[in-house]
Amino acid sequence: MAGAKLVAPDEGPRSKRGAILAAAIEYFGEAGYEATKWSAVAGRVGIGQTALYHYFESKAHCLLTIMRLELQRSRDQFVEATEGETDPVAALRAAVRAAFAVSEAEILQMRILQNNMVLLAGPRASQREETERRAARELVQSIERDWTRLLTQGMSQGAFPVRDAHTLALALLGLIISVWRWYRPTGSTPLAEVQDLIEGCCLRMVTE
Amino acid sequence: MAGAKLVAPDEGPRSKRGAILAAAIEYFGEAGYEATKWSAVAGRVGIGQTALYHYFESKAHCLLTIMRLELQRSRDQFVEATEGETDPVAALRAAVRAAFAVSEAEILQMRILQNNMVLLAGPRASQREETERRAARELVQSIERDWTRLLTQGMSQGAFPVRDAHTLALALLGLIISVWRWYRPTGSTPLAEVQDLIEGCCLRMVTE
DNA sequence: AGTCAAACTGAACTGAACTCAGGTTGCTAG
DNA sequence: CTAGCAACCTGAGTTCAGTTCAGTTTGACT
Repeated sequence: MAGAKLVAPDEGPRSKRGAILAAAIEYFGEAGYEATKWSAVAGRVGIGQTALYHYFESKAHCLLTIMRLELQRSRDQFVEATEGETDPVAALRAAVRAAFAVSEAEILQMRILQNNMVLLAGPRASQREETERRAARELVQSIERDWTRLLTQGMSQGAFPVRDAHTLALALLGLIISVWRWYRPTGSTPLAEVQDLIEGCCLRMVTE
Repeated sequence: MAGAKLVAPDEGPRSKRGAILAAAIEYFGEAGYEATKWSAVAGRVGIGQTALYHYFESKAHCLLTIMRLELQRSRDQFVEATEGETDPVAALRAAVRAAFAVSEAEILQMRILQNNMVLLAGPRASQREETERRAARELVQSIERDWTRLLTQGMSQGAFPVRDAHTLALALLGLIISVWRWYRPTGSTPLAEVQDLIEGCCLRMVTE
């Protein structure tokens, strides 16, 4: 009874699921999904390659799980940042800032998400993969709906000029997410600066 | 001696290189690079799998070639659209419009490019792959420079407020390119409409 | 009608993802 | 304490897409 698990819903005490996810995020994020050998993840965790299959049905299943987790976090953060915010401009600002309030590991996860979005398109052969894929797809759609709603409300309140809210939402999301393709913590532009620039861009795109 | 080859520089008369590229673009674009079997491309062209290796060193080599060709076309179109344009606002408009003046096959190529950009990051093992990768990488950088220059000129002429031109260029490119992730010719929003919306966004991002 | 390079092929190889048939570990109940 | 059992793990073997090999066919041009 009791004690909420921070890591995951149904993990035994000696489960290495979290460690595998962490290692996979590092490898998939740094080297890319295709470029990293599944066995390298096992090596990093300190188990044999076949032990991975105790936790994930396949390499793709692990990737899809990482993507779904990041989408979930991303959406929760949006909701938390914007809920109770009645002023559309303030809500938009908060949403953009929330999108950039990320840890280093989450930057990697956003990159992984970005680079492997194509996986969400086609159906998967195995059951558990397909379940994760569906969940991820629905999260994507609900995130798109969240942003669209934010815009629609602003437009109907007269805070934003009326435009195609859905397409504009996709544009905003595309702009924000595109940052994770090139941004590196070691790069010359600090994230705070990027955030300010993007935030300004988003506001000018929507208002004006 | 005569007759400029439209397809490629050094192709024999019975070469199937063009047909392979066309088939690969279709498959990689529709189903995704990983999801398409290299042998399926051979099947479509009507040759055995091993014949592919007469034209490309590997599946990845073919992909990199497709990406490089698209980057080349994309850059050429930018240059052609903006050269001689002295007004920065008009130049920006022309650049965005050029980015959306694409055929159906080119839409697929943009999608392929977008979905496999990660391949350009790490070095390739084989010689010819690495050559294509380098060429593609340099095209990416020169496209980024082109956009940055467009912005810098506009800023120094006072047509655009002064901002970090390079980061802003990356943002513009990210916004424009992100369209190819979700846009489908069969979708509900016609490309012309998307173009207008994105063009407006780009202008508001940069001017104002 | 012979030559040569371009174009092609079937059979074999490779390596990373994955399966199988069990073995080990450590918590829990009796 | 020890028996049971579920979670956890492993080495050996399988699969399959991509690739290499060792040649064979094709056709343009002498």
